[in-house]
Formats: sequence, C-alpha cells, structure tokens
Amino acid sequence: MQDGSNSFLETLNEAQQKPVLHKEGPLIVIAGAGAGKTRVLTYRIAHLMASGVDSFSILALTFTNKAAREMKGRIADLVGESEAKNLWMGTFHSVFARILRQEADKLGYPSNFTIYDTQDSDRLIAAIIKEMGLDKDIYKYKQIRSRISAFKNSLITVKAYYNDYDLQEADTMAKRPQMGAIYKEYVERCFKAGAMDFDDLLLRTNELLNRFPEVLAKYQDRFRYILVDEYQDTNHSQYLIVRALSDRYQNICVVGDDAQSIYAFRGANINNILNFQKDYEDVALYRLEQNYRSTKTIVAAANSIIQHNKNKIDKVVWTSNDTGTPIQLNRLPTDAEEGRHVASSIFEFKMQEQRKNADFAILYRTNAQSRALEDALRKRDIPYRIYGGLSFYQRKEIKDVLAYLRLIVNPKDEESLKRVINYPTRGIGQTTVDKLVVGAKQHGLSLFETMIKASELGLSLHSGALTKLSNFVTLLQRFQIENETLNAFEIADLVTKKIGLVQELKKDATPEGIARIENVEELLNGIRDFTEGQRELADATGSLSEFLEDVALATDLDQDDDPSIDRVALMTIHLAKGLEFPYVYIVGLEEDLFPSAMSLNTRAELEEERRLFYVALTRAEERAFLSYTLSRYRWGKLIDAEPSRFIEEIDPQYLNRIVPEDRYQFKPFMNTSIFEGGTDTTSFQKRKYKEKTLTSPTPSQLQKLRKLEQNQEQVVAKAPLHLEVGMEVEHSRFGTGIVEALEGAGSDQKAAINFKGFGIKKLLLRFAKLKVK
DNA sequence: GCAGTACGGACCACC
DNA sequence: TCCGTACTGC
Repeated sequence: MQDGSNSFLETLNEAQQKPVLHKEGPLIVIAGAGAGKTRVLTYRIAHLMASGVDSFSILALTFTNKAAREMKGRIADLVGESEAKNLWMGTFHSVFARILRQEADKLGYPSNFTIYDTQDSDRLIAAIIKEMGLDKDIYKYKQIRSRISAFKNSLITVKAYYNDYDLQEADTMAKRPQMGAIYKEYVERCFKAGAMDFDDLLLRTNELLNRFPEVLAKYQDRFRYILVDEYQDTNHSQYLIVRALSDRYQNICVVGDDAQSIYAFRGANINNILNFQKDYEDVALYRLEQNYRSTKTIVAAANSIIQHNKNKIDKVVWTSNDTGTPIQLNRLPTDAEEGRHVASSIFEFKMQEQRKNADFAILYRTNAQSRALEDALRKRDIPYRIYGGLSFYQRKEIKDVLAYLRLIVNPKDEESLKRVINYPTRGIGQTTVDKLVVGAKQHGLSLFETMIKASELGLSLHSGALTKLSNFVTLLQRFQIENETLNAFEIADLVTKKIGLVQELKKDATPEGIARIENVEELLNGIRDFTEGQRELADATGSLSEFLEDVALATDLDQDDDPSIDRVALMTIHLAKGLEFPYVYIVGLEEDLFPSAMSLNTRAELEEERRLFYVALTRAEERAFLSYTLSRYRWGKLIDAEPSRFIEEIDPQYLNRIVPEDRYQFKPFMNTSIFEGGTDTTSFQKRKYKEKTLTSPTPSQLQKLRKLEQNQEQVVAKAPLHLEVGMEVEHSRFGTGIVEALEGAGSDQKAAINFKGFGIKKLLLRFAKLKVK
C-alpha cells in the first residue's frame, strides 16, 4: 500500500477497530458468533500491510483453504493484488506441508512425500495388524488409528510412548499390549513409504522446529506477524508450532470463540484459548460482542442455550438487528416426514418471500441423516448440494486414478501401490503381494524397490508372476519418465488411457457404473482446470505433485463446483462453522443423535455438543427452524426417538412450538393429498404405523390447506412472464431492475436482474413476482 | 487368481 | 440400509 491511508477502517465499529489497529505484541480477540471475526482478521492484515509490514512476513492460519482464499481476495481488494499474493495463508496442514516439502531432506523425507489420508492410514494399520498376526476384533484398526492420532497430536512419539509407563499400562489394561509395536511399525512404514499422515504434517513440523534451531530461526524471522483464526479449535501440536514461531517477535494474534469450540474429538484443546493470556506476556484482550448476523430472537435464544455450559469465558453477545420471528419447532413422525416437512417449508418460503435456494441451509449432526432430506428435496425439485460426507475424491474410482498419480510422483507410496498393483486386474494376486511385503521387510526396501529387484531377491515367485511384476514396473517407470515433461492433466489423461480404466468400468453397465465413468471424466476435467488455473500463478507449474497436494489437503468445503448454481446447502453442523444463511433448518434434535449417544458420558463432552448446537443456531441470519422426529431409521431399523434435551434449554419465549396435534393431523394429509399423490409405496409403508393416530383435519386446517393448495396451483400454473434482456421490471421487494440475462426455458427459466441497490439477483420466473414496466 | 455371495459392522464430527 | 471383508467354488 503506497499512501498508508486507512479509509477502510471507517467501515468497522469501535470494538473491531481496536484489534485491527493494535500494533506490536500478542493479542487475543474473543469474538461472539457473527461479530465480524473474519472481518477483523482481514482488516488487520490489510492494515499491517498498509502500515508498511512486508506482506511476505505475515502468516495467517485459517480453518479452511476456502476461507483463506476468500480472505486473500478481500485483502487484495483493500491493498492490491500484487501484495496480497505474497501472504502465507491457509490451513495449518497446507501451510506446513509446504514448509515441510522445502525442508524435507532434513527429516530424511523426500520433498515429494505423499500425504496419507485417513483411509490410507486405516488400510496400513489393518495390514500391520494382520501381518503381526493379531486379533482384529481386539485390535480394531479405527481405534488404533485414533489412538495413534491422539499420540501424535500430543507429540508423543514412539520413543516417548515407550518411556511412558502409564500409557503402556493403559494399553495393557485395554488388552492391547501390542499397541506400541503397532505404533512403531506404522511410523516406520509411513517413513519408508515417504508418506506423512495428517497428524505428521503437524508433528513433523514440530520436529523440524525443535531439532533444527537454524530452521526455527529462519521461520521466526520470516513470519514476524502470525494470525490464527478459530484458535479455540487448535490442538496441542498446532499450539506448539504457533508458540515456537511467535516466540521471537511475539506478534501473535489469535481470534476465536470458546463457545464455538467443537473439535475436541480431533485433539482440539479449549485450554489453548482459555490460557492464552498466561502463555504470553502483556497480552491485549479484545472482545467483539455485537452480532451483525442474526435477529435479536436468534441471538437471545443462542445465549440462553450456551448459559447451560459451566466451562466458558463470560461474554454477552448482543445485536441491534430486528427482533425477527420466533424459532419454529416442529415434531414429525419419522425422518422421511421430517425431510418432507423441510422441503415443503423451503418451497413455501421460496415463493412467499422470494428467496433463492442458496438462502437455505439444512444442518444435521451426522452425515447419515442427509439421505431422507435428499429424497424429499429431489421430489420437490429443489436443487441442493451436499457438503462433506463421502467426498468426490474419496470415491473408489477416483482414489484408484489418484493412486496411480501418487505412485508416479512417489514410487515408494506403499498404500497406493497396493491399491493399483492388481487393478485393473493384471494377474498379480494377494499371494504375490504378501511375498513382496515380506521381501520388502527382510531387505529393508520399499515395496516398489522390492518389485524392481523381485527376480534377484529370491522371493519364491513363479516366472509368470515375475513377468507380470516386471511389466507393471515398466509401465510405472514409463509414466514417471513422461511425467517429467507433461503437466498434470496430460499425465492423468495418459494414465487412464493406458491402464484401460474406462474399459474396465464399462463392464458394469448399471447406472452406478456409468456414474463412475462420469466421475473419472469429471476428475480429468478437474485436473485440466487446475492445470490451466495454475498457469496464471507465478510460483506454480501445474505439475502433478501440486495437484495431488491440493487434493490431499482440500477441506470438505473446498470442493470446487459451480457456485453460480443456486442450491440449498446440506451439511453437518461441524462443516457449517463460520458460515451463515438467511434460513437455517436444524434437524434431528433427538436424544442419542443430538446430543450424540457417545457424548453422554462426561460433562465435557455434553458441553461440546451444546456448543455445537450453539454453532448451529447462530448460523441463521433471519429464521431458524428446529425439528425432531418420533422415530427414525438408523442401522436400517426404525428406532424410537425422544426430543433432545437441548430443546428444553432454549428460553421458551423465543420458541414457537407447532402444536403437535396440529402436526399429526395436518401434515400427513397434506403430504398425500397435495404434494405427492400418495403413490410412493415405500414412504407409505413407513407411514402406515401412525395412521391410527390420524383424525380428520379441523375446519381451520382445511381452510389453511386450501389456501396453500390454491397458492401453489396458481404459482405453478402461472405462465412465466415473457422477458427479454434489457427490459425494465419491477419487483415487490427489490424495486426496479434491468434484465441482464436469461437462462433455461419454460417453468425453469431464470433471469438475472440488476436491481438498484440490491445488485444482480437471479430469479426463477415461475416464482418471481415481477411486473414489466 | 478370481468372481460371486454371505455376513457383520457402521453412524459422530474432520484436516 | 449400505459397505467392505471373508469365504467358497471354479
């Protein structure tokens, strides 16, 4: 920034300005939900740059890569793109992966190390348990993995484990005396494979900074200003990295909200934020308590919930926004009905209040709940997008292609090799692989090296098997050579063609099989976009390893897809942290689901669930809807459900309970008679049990129903307005605007209209109450 | 070595 | 309900 002017500060309130203007030394910002936390971070960075701080010396750690990108974009708007480019900004994992690649040799790692995802770790641990001849019912790989993860996040190395009698004793008591041996083998195998798991990215960073003072000094000097978002969700390993890096200049700014700490399960330590003032000297504390996001009702209701927690920093979140409408609480017979209810509600609000799909979010506790909601939305033709769950990159066919690509970049990657060695089938079966694994162990080689030397090592393999292995090695080596000159897309394209993946997938002509082929094509398109996108960046080459790193560290919110498509958002509450929507539906408020059955053992766990509920509710800007069911499909069975205790914890003055009796009579009737015609046999069967309780609608309900019916017929039947680009139109809410673009046809036709004061709005003409002027 | 099928566990959240 | 793994027969 040239002139150092700070005119942009005027858009901040006083409380927000203070941390932005704070000069040197440690500061903590405790920010209530919706109080402009991200804004403060963004402006603080912009202000630092405007006051002459070199953009290269600022490190900002965010919760998702998407958040980092958006923040960078906003900073670029404030102080200029060329400078914003130099900022180090991203998640802990992606920032330190980048640093680890630069310093890998010091740790004995190749710079092109692979990043193992959870699935890779699981497979490796399962293989180790099997190789060690342990009982897999006692040594459950998922439990082992999460224990190893906990060790790593607390910086308990294998050596430290063996020095800690208590830890070993605990594992012996849990009937798992071989825990340490598995841990040791796992760490060694990852190292030999040139692979780091997610926790390693933090653990090895700590190792790097601890073992090499000159490296620590280098990065301390480089990152003179460190900012950490969502500090309440940092784990011990992350905490130590931040401490080490900020130790010299003490220019550390952490931002967070203890009330939104929801990641204890992955090692997040709420004490990091609670103790910050003890960790540094002369800490400045700033509080942001004014909420700009939500209505008074939502803010007050959320406050009333969090009051039930004992362990918290006291703060009073308030807002000068409108009172808004009460939070609606609905009770539904089943999860399918809940889905229908949510879909109907969205449908109604869309037409009554001129809302687009993207104004709505449905939040749930577990990914498994999405199915019933999806079904209902599909039936209503409401476009939606699911975030998280089984992401695109975790699908089998995608992971298969990625395994080849990973193997090209890092041939030592054991998990990838095992994955593709016989896929598509090339006659290298389990027996051969087992022999290779044994051979690799005996000779201290990687699996790939063992394969190359298979004939010399005397692994008692038949000549047929040796030939097949040698062919496979030749294929991979050829890919490696090609990779030196080709970009990510070209190599990926070559690989999928040469291995005959599409032919393989074509064998399955079912819709799922066809979808898999499409997914592979989509992956290739994605790689092409990536390659082209990277070309514009100075320090990137569009290489395969860059692509793979992006994929490995992408968060569930990062998945790119067309943001211009207007869709309802479906996601877990965890993923929704940091986001906001005008209308928020929180579903499945039932005991054992939310709060989760597994969190009922300790107060701490229950309080975390409560914070999760707090996070969910505070996502809503204008309206929030809660619902619970009386029975729900879980584990393929219909399970009785009880309302969540959290419902009772909301101050009733903010709650509008839809009278249960009303719901019972009104809802099923509405579903069968108007919306679906009652032809859906599966849902009919699910509904059957409760028909006993049905009675006829009361006259007032019938009236309501008819009104609804009329509304809908009117709207659906109404011929869409004939519009052309350039026309001036009038809208009941947005006023006058000019039609900028039209897309789609018939009842799906949409218009992009530029409204004075509101900007461009995309409206579905079927619903939009427009008049041509 | 491979394809088909039976079976049992998953569903708590994620980088 | 759906998925991954184990088992069976060729």
